[in-house]
This record gives sequence, C-alpha cells and structure tokens, in this order.
Amino acid sequence: MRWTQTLIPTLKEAPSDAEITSHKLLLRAGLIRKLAGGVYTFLPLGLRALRKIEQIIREEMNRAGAIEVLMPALQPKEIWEQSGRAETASAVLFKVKDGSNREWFLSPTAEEVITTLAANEINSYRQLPKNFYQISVKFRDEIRPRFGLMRAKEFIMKDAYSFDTTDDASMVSYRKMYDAYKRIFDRCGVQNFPVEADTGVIGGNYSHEFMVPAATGENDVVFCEACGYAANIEKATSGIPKTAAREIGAPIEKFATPGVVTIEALTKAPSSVPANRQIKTLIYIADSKPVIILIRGDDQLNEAKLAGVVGTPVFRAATAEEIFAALGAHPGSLGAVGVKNISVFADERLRGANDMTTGANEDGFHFKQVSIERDIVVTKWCDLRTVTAGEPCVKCAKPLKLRRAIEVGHVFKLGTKYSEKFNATYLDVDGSRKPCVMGCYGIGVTRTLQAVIEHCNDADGIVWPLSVAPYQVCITPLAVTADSAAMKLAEKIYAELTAQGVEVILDDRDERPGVKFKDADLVGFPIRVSIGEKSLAKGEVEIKPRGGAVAAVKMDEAVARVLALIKG
RNA sequence: CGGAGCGUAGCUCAGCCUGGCUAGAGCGCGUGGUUUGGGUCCACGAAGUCGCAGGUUCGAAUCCUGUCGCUCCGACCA
Repeated sequence: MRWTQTLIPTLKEAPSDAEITSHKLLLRAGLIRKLAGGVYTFLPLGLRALRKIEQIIREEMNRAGAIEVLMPALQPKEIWEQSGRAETASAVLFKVKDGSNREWFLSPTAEEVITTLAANEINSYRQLPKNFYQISVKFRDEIRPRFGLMRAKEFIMKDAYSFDTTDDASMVSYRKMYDAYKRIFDRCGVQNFPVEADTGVIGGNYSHEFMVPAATGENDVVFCEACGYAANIEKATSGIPKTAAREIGAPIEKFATPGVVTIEALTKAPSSVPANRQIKTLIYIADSKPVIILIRGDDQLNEAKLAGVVGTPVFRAATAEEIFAALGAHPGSLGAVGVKNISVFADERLRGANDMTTGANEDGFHFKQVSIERDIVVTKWCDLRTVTAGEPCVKCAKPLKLRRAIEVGHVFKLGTKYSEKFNATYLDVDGSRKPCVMGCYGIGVTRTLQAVIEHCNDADGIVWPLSVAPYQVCITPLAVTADSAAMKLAEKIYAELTAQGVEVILDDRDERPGVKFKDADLVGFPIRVSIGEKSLAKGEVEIKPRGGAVAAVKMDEAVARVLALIKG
C-alpha cells in the first residue's frame, strides 16, 4: 500500500475530548474518528489492526474447537422476556420499534439467541459438546461512554457459548476457553492475567476475567504476589480477622448523640467510639422491598456482593423517606436492634461481635454495648465488605495488593439458567431429557485494540506488537520522484517483501524526512526501512525497529534482514 | 441519572469577567518560492451561521433563559 493512496490523517495535537494516552493515540495516529459519543468510524489503519486481533481470536477459538456463526444484531423482544433479562438488563438495552410497532433490541450479547438455536437444533448427547462463537458488533446503551473505544455504545465483541451434557463436561469447555484466552492475549502482545470474577446473580465460583494492567483501567484488582491469588475487587475476599469479642456482659444502653450522623462524627468526643466498634446500617430497596445491610463502621459495602446476596441486580440505596418509613429514623441514627419484618444481611466480619455501637432508630440516639447475636435478628450472614490493600491474603496471609486494570475478556460458567428457560435440552444415553450445561465467553475486541495501544506506546507514539500492527513494515524513501534512486530501490524492496507475504506500506509522500519519520513513529510500524542519499551512497539502507536502534544494511541484504526481524 | 466543566476556522486555543468598527493566533489546508536525514523558512490565500433557539440592549461571541452536544467524577459493563 502506498501512503498517498490510503487515508492516514495523523494529528499533531490530540483533540481535546481525548483524555488517556491510548485514546489520544487512536485519534492522532489516524486509526479512528468519532461520529458521536461512544460511536466511532474505523479508518484503514485502525481497521487493519482490528482485523489482526480478530484473526488471532478466530485462530485460537478454532484451535480450541469452537465453531463460528453469525447471529443477528436485531433481536425480538420476546426472547428477552423469556430469559427475564428484558427487565434486569433494561438499562443497557437499545430498544427499537419497527414500522408495525413491534419491539426489537439491538444485541448487547446473545445468550437468548444461541439458546433458542440450541433448543431447536440440539437433541442428543451425541451432538455435544458444542461451542458456538461469533465476532460481531454489539450495542450497549452505556450510561457513560468513556475513553474512546474503551467503553462505547457500539463495539465489537467476540462472544462464545458452550453446550455440554454435564457439569464436569462444562468445566472442560470452560478450561479450554480459559487457556485459549491466555493464548489470545499473549499473542496480542499485551501483559495480561486472569482474576477471579464476580458471578453476580447467577452465582457459582466459575468466572474469570482477563485483565490488562493499566492505571487507566476501570477495574480494581486485588492480587497476592506471594501465592498468585488474584480477584476482581467485586469478588475478592481476604483473611482479615473478625471483630474481636470483648468480655462484657453489660446490657444494651441507649445514649444521646445529638447531631451525630456519620461514623466519623461518632469517633470523636464525647462519644469517642472507634469506627471498628461501630455497626454501619445501610438500607437498600431490592425488588421494591427494603433490606438492611450491616457492616463494620470502618468497612465499605461491596454492591456486587450485595447483588449476589439479594439475588437481583435490580436494587438501589433507599431514599431518606423510604428509610424513615421503614425504621422511623433518618440516616445517621439507623440500626437493626429490635427490627423485625425486614431482612437483615450482616457481614461475616461482625459475627460474634459485641460491645458495638449502632444507631437506635431514633434521631439523635445510639445504642452501645450491642451484642450482635444477642440483640439483632440476622437473617443471613454473608460476605459484603470491600477488600482493601494490605489485608492478609485469603490463601497465604501475605499482604494483598490492589491495582487498576482493563477487563478485556470474561469466561463464565452459566449452568442451566438459560437452557432451562429456553428448553434447550438433549436426550441422554439412558433416554432421559436433560438441560444443556452452558458457559459463555466474551472478549471485547475493540477494547482489546485500545488496551494494546494503552500498553504499547512511548513518547513518540504507538509501538505496535508485530502481531497486531496495521502494517509490519514502513518503507521511507526520502526522495519520491519516480526517477530517484531512493524511490526505485524503495519500489524494489516493497515488491520483494510483498511477494514474501509481508505487509508493507510505502511512504511515497513528498514530505520532508522529519515529517515522515515523526508520522512513522506516531503510527508505530514495527520496522522502518529508510532510504536516503546518505546511505544510498554507501550502497546501504537503514533498518530501524520501532523503539530500537538503527542498523545500516547493504541494500541487497535489506529484504532478508527485514524477513529475519519479522520471523523472529 | 447525580456532581463539575466546556462548545469561537479541520485541530489546539485566545477574545467573554468589564457588550461597541471588517472576530484573532498557532498548527493544518491551497498557490509560489526556499529548504531537503527528525514536524524547514518566507510571501500570498481560502476557510468561522462564535452549538442552537429565544430574551435584554441603539448594539451580543460577550449579559440572561432555555435547549442540544461533548468531556471529566460517580452508579453500569466486553
């Protein structure tokens, strides 16, 4: 390809709406352009890099035995009602109506479609296992599109769905995907690591997210350098000790705390109750009913864990009015002592705690010397707190660390949640009918592209890994008139490399050397071959790996040298 | 949706507070010259309904109201 033939609109300055490095580089290197918030056009170079990633995914999915399909982006509302997700996923669904007023959803994912297909086409254990995947455009009405391709309203996702006869068989499928993901992200040239992930409402322990470490990531990951434990903050637990029990038999006692409505305020005189001896009482509305959450005063509630406990992702913090209606007091004076008829979910860390202080459900008053087990009716003990850095690892007790990361992939064991709802069953050897055991596996393809850039760049621009670079080689003749020696040699090397299957772009622009070099660095081609009079006079060309040192090479050896660099 | 901020040329921004002549700069773009191994230099030129609508005023990019869009922080997720 010739530079002047394609479109590579590089920018000296980043548009002001780009904040993070990868987003700026996507725009500056001329890979994408924004049409609207969270909606982008892929320009030739961006598309080529994207296709590279897709191809890596395709190869590894095929290698793992998955089969490619393509499902519709337009999905009838009915199947979403059948799965129950028309309501639970409502917030992110793009809804459209056709001319006859029928409702459709633009696909954010395809469990409903694939399970419908399986219900119709899979009848026998002999057809299993099966793993269907597709690479397609997905739509999500993101509350807030962000950071270019990182969180977009429209994006490209690889999604796969496995169908197996048994739980054990499903685990095999899961494992295959897990291994394939590792290979995929390694091949894309990004540092990546799997972490245990939140399974939310579906529950179970079989979910991992693949993370690319990045300060600009949107996920917090807890990890242990000693034993390798790693988990999304939504899922992470630690070996932090429970609240120490004290030898106090004193009965519960109410005391006045006028104007004290925060944990922080209660730690100060005259009350002077340390946060770790306080019970934080939170009221949420789940399925339109209030529930009480108890966690220790110095802990933070983890809403992802709460979703798993209450069994629905549709919940929210209660309003002050709802709280007053439920408990007769306002936030700041709430407690669960003596509460009946409202479910009380208490964090494990409070189990056995006594001599605690909590609100008295009377504005301006608190209780002290509260013993949880004695004074509060706890509906369920559960893990509700958010882990913080430095806590002992749940596996090896060494201090945990916390870091930010970009989630690029997610593998998830679904069980029979969907197969039961869609009647996706098979006939077993013994003639009995059983629901397929499912798994689902996603990769954010466009997000991965950006993660690669976020990870592979320097002050001059992108530093593409060879595997995803839009072109492997950029030939830069410094004089471009058709009869110049540099251009003739450039054409020759271009033809020879192309014949060898190398992807080459020839910078045939009549620009000053500085401009061409800067652009080549910005776009980040892995190998640059420069041909100017200076080296030409010595019968040489220059070969420079992006980010590496220039090597002068005899012009006859240039092609072989480039091939050697590419083949590694 | 809650909080914060921004919309002036293709891009980055100045001008707005304190209203007043043909609305500016740099980059980019076009023409000519110059230069030719890391974003040359010079000259000339094209290019803006000042996001949109309404209001105040003799007069609005500037003040007021509304609206749309965008960005950032939070809740959501590949």
